[in-house]
Parts: sequence; C-alpha cells; structure tokens
Amino acid sequence: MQVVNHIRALIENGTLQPGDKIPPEREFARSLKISRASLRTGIGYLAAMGVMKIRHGVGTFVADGPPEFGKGSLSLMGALHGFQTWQMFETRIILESHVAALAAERGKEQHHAALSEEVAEMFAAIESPTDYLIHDLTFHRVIAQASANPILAAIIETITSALYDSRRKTVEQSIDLRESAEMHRELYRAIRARKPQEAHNLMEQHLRMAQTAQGMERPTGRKAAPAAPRKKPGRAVHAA
Amino acid sequence: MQVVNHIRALIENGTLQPGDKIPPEREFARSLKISRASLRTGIGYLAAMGVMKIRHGVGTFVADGPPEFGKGSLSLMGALHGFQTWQMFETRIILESHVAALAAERGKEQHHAALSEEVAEMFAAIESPTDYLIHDLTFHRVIAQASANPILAAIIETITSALYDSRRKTVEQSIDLRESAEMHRELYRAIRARKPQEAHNLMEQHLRMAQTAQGMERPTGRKAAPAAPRKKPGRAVHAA
DNA sequence: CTGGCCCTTGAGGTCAGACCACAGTATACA
DNA sequence: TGTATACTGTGGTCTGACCTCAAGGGCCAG
Repeated sequence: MQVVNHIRALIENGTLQPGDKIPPEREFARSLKISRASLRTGIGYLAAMGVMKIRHGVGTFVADGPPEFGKGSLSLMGALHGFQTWQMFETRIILESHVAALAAERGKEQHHAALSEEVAEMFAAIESPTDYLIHDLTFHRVIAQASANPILAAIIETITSALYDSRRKTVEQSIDLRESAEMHRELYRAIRARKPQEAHNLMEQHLRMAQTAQGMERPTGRKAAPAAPRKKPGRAVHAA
Repeated sequence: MQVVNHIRALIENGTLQPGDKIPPEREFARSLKISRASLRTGIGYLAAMGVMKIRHGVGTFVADGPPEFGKGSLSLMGALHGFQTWQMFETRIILESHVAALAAERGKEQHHAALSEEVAEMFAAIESPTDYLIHDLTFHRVIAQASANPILAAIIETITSALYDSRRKTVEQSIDLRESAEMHRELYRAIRARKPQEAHNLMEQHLRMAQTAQGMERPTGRKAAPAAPRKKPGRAVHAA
C-alpha cells in the first residue's frame, strides 16, 4: 500500500524519527490525496508491526520505546503453529547467553554502572517480589543494550514479554529471591570483568534454573508429553 | 479490537487452522455485527503480523507457510532504530549455528533425506547462481525445521529474508559456488552423523565466510556512532 | 484569588452504502 | 474446438457523517 511506502520513505530519509507525531488523519489524508479510510488502513498496518503507536484522542506517533516485534504476534503465532513454552525458553537461552557474552566484550562504563545499580536495587527489593521483578527485567534489558546489537535486544524483548504474558495467567509471586539476586551479581561481575565465556555460562545457568523452576523443560521423547507440567511447590519461581 | 480477539479465539480453539479461508468480508462483518470497515481494520492488523494472507479477488486465508514475523517489519524497524547489516549477520550466525547443532541432535530421517537432496541440487546448479540460491535457501530452511523449534525457524526466516532484500539491491553473486556447495555437504554430513558441535562450528564458519564475502563485517576499532541526534521537539511532520 | 466543574476543541474510532479492481469461471461466438 | 468476452465473487477505495475520548480553557462558586 502506498501509505506504508510513503511513511517508510519518510522514516528512511530521517524526516520522521522515533517519538514524532504524524499529522492528524484528516489533514494527512488530504495531503496524500487519499481517503482517510485508506490512510487508516496503512497506519493500522504500521501499528500492528509496532512501528507506530496510536493514542485515541491524542494523535499517532512513531514508536520510540525499545524496538519490539508486534506485541501479540508471538502468542498469536504460537496458537497458530503450536509454539511451546519450552521452545520460547530454548530460544531465549540461546539468545540471552550470547548477548551476555557480547555485553562482556562491548559493554561500556555506563552499562556497568546501570547493571550495578539494578543489582543493588534487587537486593534492596528482596522482600518485595513486585519491585524485584521490575529491576530484574531492567537488568536483562541493560545487558541487551550493552551487547550493541538492537536486533538481538528486540527479539529478546518480544520473547520475554510473551513469556511473562503466559506466566501472568498462572501462579504468582516468587520465593528465594536472594539466590536469584546472587546470580545476577555474579553475572554483573563477569560482564564488568570482561569475561565473555563466564558471562555466557552464568546466564545460561541462570535461565535454565528459571526454566526448571517453572517446570518448562522440553518434554523427553520417550515419555508421554506432560500436558500439565508438574510443578515444584515451594521452589523458586524467580523472575529471570 | 474485538475482531482480533474474535479471530484469535477461533484460532486458539482450533476452528480456524492454517490455510483455512475466512468468510467474505461482507458476510463476516454481518455475522460479527460490525461494519465492514472495522472488520477490514482488524484483518489488516492480523495480515501485518503475518497471521493472515489476503489475496485480492480471491479471499482471505490463515497463513500456512513457514511462520514469519511481519515481512517488512525488520527493514522498517531497521530504518527506525538504525539496524546495521552486520547486526543482522551477527544475529543470524548465533541463531543458525545453534539451530544446526539442534538439527544434529534432533533431525529425523526425512530431514536428512531432504538435506541430501538439496546438496545434490546445489552441485547440479553450480553454473546457475539463481537456481543455486533457491536450493541454498531451502537447505537452511530444512535445517531450521529439523531443529524442532519453530520459533527459531521463524526468526531466522525473517532475518534471512530481510538480508536478501538488502542484497538483491546490490551486486549479484560473486562467490565461488563450488566451495560453498562443499561446505553445505560437510554440514549435511555432520548433521546426519549427529555431531552437534561439529555442525555448530561448520555453520558458523560458513556464515562468517558469507559475511566476509559481502563485506559486511562489524566495523572495528572506531567508536560507535553517536546516538541519533535528537532534534526539534515533537512537532508534526507534514507530507511533502 | 483559588479551585473545581463543564464546555469546546481536536484527535482517533465507527458506520453505511456506493463504486472500483482483480481473479476465476462460465458462456457465447467464430 | 478454441478463444474471447461477460459474469460473479471477493478484496480495495471513497465519501461524509456521527461517536468517543483526552486535554485545555473558561466560567462560576467558594
């Protein structure tokens, strides 16, 4: 559709930047010499891809937050093609452990400082799972930024949010946050010390533990696939 | 939007399956008791996410091919957030080498047969870069399938297609196809022999070589480009 | 002077009905 | 028998009206 191409051109030549507001629909449609309905179709398309954000009563903006591939798309495609939770974990482990290694290679002072900050906040929030979770997420996000590869960061962002969506429906609240915080601290140290291999291993270990805690391992081929994965009561279901 | 949720429900309860055709817009809109315009908005949204395929004059279908995250989304987000080609390669190398290892662990007879077939076709098409390319793509796609992780496959599919889009604009094939075919054959053997580590290394080596051949390495030494210079605060941008 | 309520304004969201464009198939004509 | 044309079904676009939401400003009471 010509709308999409036009906006794409505006973005590519720098006329439109993240956070910018595009003209009101009626006006924009007039200037493009198309109907408002068509314009809306195109904008809806871009919004679905996460390129634009629409705020009813306010306006339409170019997305500015961390890049993310269409929000609901993963869960939708999951329903369509039968994505399993263990597959999401597997993908995440692969990506995040490499990202941790890259962060150890490329991380800058600012990232080290931010990571240190988040670790401290995690220890401080050890009694408050909700707060803890926020800093946990931020910690991982900073690592992704430090990897200097926004594509990896975007993919991880997408998978992580899908994972949390599916988890929010089930049990809530974690235990044993202290152990989790310790792992994050070790990870931070490995990154600051620029030890990629160590960071890689720690991250992998960390995520596998989180996966196990949630009973989301890959079902083994021999046994019948557990439709209702067993839980480990009382064990840490800490945020990863 | 209610349309999206409704269709999502249809997909999740199995009423709608890949390849299915949904009712004509007019009829469907009537049955959902909404206007056709709204229905179209919702369908457009799903189409943008790659969940549905629209064929003018024929009908609208649930996507059935290999899962893929919104087609143009990557290149669009690239323009938005400054994705670089070397970053795509880096991501691809990480994913594909792991996928190769997984394929070596989990691949079934049918995959081995398909891979063998494609290798043979590659050797046969060594004089025809165009044909060669097709089998090259298929070879990688089969490996992704053999990994038994459709999420990884979908991500790779998305990145690969974006990579080829950007390459199609430039020069055409100047690589030594015979050497490339040899590498694919070795890779195939490693997978069939169930040697994950070897498959991993071969794939990594193969892709790095491809990257080098296209001169898409990560720029070295120099400081990263300064963050996109922010400019005039949120003013509307009018079309030209 | 101050604070809360309400109205105006401007933005996106929806609707209805007509008409256009494309693809595939049936049919009529040479 | 073969080809060209017309028909039918389906998505694509247009018009213009009305609804809903968010924000700001002005008015009135305290």
